[in-house]
Amino acid sequence: MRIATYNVNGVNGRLPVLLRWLAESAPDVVCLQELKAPDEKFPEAAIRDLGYGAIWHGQKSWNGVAILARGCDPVETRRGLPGDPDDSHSRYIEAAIGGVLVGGLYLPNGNPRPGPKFDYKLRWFDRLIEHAAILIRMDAPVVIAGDYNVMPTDRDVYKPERWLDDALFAPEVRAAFFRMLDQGWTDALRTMHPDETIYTFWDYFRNAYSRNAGLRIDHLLLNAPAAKKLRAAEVDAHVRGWEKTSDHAPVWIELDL
DNA sequence: ATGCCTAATGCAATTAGA
Repeated sequence: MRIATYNVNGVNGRLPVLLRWLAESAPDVVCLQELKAPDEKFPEAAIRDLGYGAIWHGQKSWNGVAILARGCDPVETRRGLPGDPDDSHSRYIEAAIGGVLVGGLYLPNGNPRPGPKFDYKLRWFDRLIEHAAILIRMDAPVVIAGDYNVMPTDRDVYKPERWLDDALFAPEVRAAFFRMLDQGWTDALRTMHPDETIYTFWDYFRNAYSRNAGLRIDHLLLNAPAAKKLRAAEVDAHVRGWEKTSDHAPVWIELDL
């Protein structure tokens, strides 16, 4: 089973790119982030025409997450993280697909730091870790995939010294990521490529993609039953070179189930 | 230190992204 995560940066503005990538790579499961569209504007028909069932949690203008499954409908198990009934952002959705539990997330950016947005990011991360503590114990394979908006180590940033005060690289945020890993999660991409410079995002500014001035912020975290079945983890970086593309590239893993 | 670029909203210029 191939499971991908892709921050599309606008699911309607990006529809031709998304459909092209789906047709080309035919992943079994896809977590999408930054739909930037309300529920009623999710392009369900176009996605279904390619053979994908879908669930989504949209929001006007910002955020929004979805899970696609090739040849079946994801069985939704949760939308939104527990722990804050007043949280109005659409940033988490979860479903069971073919015996695997898949969580799709869009963690808050958190800039500027310090400030209320940064505080929200830390609170959201705490709620994720609380929920992940339950998921890590499941006997079934679990994958929590998405845009975590954190570069875990220096190796994941083209120029670490420029990012030290940024909300994506702040010590508190990196610490939260490692607190989550310490529950027993496996960072799939880094595990399969321990020494490589490997990025999932390149800024639209300053020809970042052609200079390979990138960040690794999109992650797939696996519980032990999933990690045991991990066979591959890659970035479809060429998609970042397409016309009218997202600033993120799709990232995927192969599980031998 | 800021803008660079891009999307959404809504029709100009602002907000947000990372």
